[in-house]
Amino acid sequence: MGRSPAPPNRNRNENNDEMKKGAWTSEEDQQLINYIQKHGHGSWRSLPKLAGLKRCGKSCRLRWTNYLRPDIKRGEFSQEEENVILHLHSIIGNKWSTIAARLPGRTDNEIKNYWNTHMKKKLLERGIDPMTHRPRTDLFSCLPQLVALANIRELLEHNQLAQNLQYLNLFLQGNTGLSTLLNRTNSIPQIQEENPNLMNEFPLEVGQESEEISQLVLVGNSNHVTQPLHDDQEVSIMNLQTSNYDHDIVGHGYGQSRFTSVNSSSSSSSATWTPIPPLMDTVITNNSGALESSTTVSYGGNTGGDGGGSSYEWPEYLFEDSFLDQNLREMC
DNA sequence: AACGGGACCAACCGCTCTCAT
DNA sequence: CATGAGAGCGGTTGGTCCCGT
Repeated sequence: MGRSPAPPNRNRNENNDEMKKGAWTSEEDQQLINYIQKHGHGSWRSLPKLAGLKRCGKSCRLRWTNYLRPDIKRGEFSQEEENVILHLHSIIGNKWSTIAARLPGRTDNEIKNYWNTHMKKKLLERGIDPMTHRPRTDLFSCLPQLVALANIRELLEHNQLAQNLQYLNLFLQGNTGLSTLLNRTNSIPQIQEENPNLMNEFPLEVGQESEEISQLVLVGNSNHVTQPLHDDQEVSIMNLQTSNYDHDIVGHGYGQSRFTSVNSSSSSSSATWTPIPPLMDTVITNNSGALESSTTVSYGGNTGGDGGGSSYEWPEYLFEDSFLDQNLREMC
């Protein structure tokens, strides 16, 4: 028993000049299929010679396992398969073969390709880091929000408008997106009437230094606040893409969090932020009823629209308070 | 119709792992 | 235990197709 003697150089194929590369022809495929059906693949190294193929054993193995195997499943990935990939990837990362083992008929190569070309892109569009499965925290992804905050702060410094400060609080509290802020036209008294606890939760007083704006510490997300801004109130936003998104957040995990403000004489700006919103329209809703254990994120355009949108189910933990809280703290 | 750029995916490359000697 | 062959894995490449201009 034991292995056969090694070839002269394992890293160099002795028949390199005759070895064929590139796409497989249907004749080669048939040759490989016929041989394996008759004899099994046995030693991949010796298979090409025995099968009369001018390919290396490795190439034959890949061709068989990724394409010719009879149990290969072809076609679009189902929603369920996507969920499995997403879930497993969030746990084990780029272990494609392990993920493939949980998806009968799918190969590691196919899953890897699907991840890199479809799912990775979807996650990035959702503002989620595909490697960590957490909201992106890199500077680039935060840039629109940072610019917006800087502009708002500058406005407040120039005008010293207490109202604007309150609106900023509302905006941050609501995590509803800049476009919502821009569209508000109601008055502060009305906002206070509809949100009686607001002033208790936001101890900022009229006339306080704008520095405190940068000292806001986010504890979590909050209720969706939809009070519009006065028509004559204008906030400079500098062509932000963020004006395209509005979060409509419904359901568990949201609605109980709040902001607190921290009084500090520190000169360093430490404004913190909500989970980074996606760079395109996003609607987050719960699937009521049948899918209580999962949360669906619909994306890609208007709901009920042109079919360009699709639905996506995300790991439940992405929407749990503990998860959100942890990520928010990491952003601080 | 021609062209360019992006998306997709099969295949390759190089490294690591497993296991027999 | 050390060595090395064979197999497996994950990252990358390159060819093809599609779509917009």
